[in-house]
Amino acid sequence: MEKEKKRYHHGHLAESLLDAVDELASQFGIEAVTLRACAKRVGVSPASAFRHYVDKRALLTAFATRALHQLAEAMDKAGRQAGEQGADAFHAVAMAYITFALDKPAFFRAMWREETIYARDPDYLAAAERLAGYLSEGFVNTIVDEDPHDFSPLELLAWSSVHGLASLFVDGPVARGSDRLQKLVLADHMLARLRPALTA
Amino acid sequence: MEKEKKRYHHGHLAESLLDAVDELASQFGIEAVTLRACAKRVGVSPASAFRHYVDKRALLTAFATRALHQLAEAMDKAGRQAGEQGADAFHAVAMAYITFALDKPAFFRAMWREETIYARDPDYLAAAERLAGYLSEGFVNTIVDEDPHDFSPLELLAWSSVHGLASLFVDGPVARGSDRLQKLVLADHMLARLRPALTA
DNA sequence: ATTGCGATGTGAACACTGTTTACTTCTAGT
DNA sequence: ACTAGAAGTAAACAGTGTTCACATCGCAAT
Repeated sequence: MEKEKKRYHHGHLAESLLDAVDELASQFGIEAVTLRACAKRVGVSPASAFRHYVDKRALLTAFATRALHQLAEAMDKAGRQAGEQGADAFHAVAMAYITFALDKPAFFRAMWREETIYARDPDYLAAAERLAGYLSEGFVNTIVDEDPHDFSPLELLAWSSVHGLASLFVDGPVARGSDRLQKLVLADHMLARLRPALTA
Repeated sequence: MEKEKKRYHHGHLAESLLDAVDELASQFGIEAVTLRACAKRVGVSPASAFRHYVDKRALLTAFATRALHQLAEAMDKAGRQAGEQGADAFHAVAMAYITFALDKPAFFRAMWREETIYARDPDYLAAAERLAGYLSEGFVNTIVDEDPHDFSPLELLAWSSVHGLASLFVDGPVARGSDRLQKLVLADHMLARLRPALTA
């Protein structure tokens, strides 16, 4: 709520640019996120962005990383909540994953576009691994935790089906006519079918 | 092998442009596919593309559709082959899906980028549905085939896990260091874990 | 307080993109 | 042989990411 006077130095430009990407992506999709539009939104010249990000791609990488952490946060919360209530933790985490994809499709897309981000960026990689961790958390009892880079077939099945459904909802021909709730119900049913495979 | 003299009218420009997209995407990724580069590769002026496609997006849609059909072809072949040999049809079809994604990552990406194609295009939609058909073909006995627009939870589980793994391979942090064969083995193991859920 | 320096923001330019326009060239059907 | 229209072109336009010389500021050392 602070009324910021326009001063020559912005102060938090790096962060503010991420916010701009956030807003533009939410409203108009990732494809509409342009460096110049972000700069204008922040009230700054286009060139200034390059003082904080070497590239447009670097900016998008930072944004993807941030989105990964938001998703991880949601999954963590859902997992803990389920744990406290004695509910199915994996189910909760998976639903959080899918819900995020449905509510923030542009973010979900941005996270996984290797060609538009620097996928080798350490921060990005760390965030992605954190994510994978939360997903396998659901059946941590049945699985021996190995090298986090190595996914067991069961972990892979869990992540793949959840990620796959989210992807098909966001960028595929599945349930295109259905609304949010219907899709969530569909997800719930799919997870129910997955369950026996996870506990076998 | 025909030595084509340069004539004013190209003759098969629409198709040739698709070939150009194919080559550019294969070599440099989807992000590098530019209308002008395609035109130059075909030996034609940039503007000529607009006689055949209303948009760059329309061109990419046509390309995505073509890629979908290529994948469908591979799946069909794999499925029939497995059927003849009494092998597991679903496994064969699923492996074909994943193999395609591994071998033609740029194509796989192009197929599912709703923001860069016209996802409502009837040809595109038809191709996508054909695909879904082949995937559920594997356990067609256990499932009552309903409205093709409606996916049963079991079909969804099947497609999601296969599509999800392919996506994670292509655009995710899974098995990044591994080579093609290792990934295929990983896929095989995952499918083995999925099996009980499909036959339950 | 003044200075000066490094960090941060700017304006103008560059090459490149998709797209439109008025125009040319050729093909196909009479 | 003629011609309507399909197919290709050159030149221009606005918009993109990016660079570079320059302007402005915050801050630490004097």
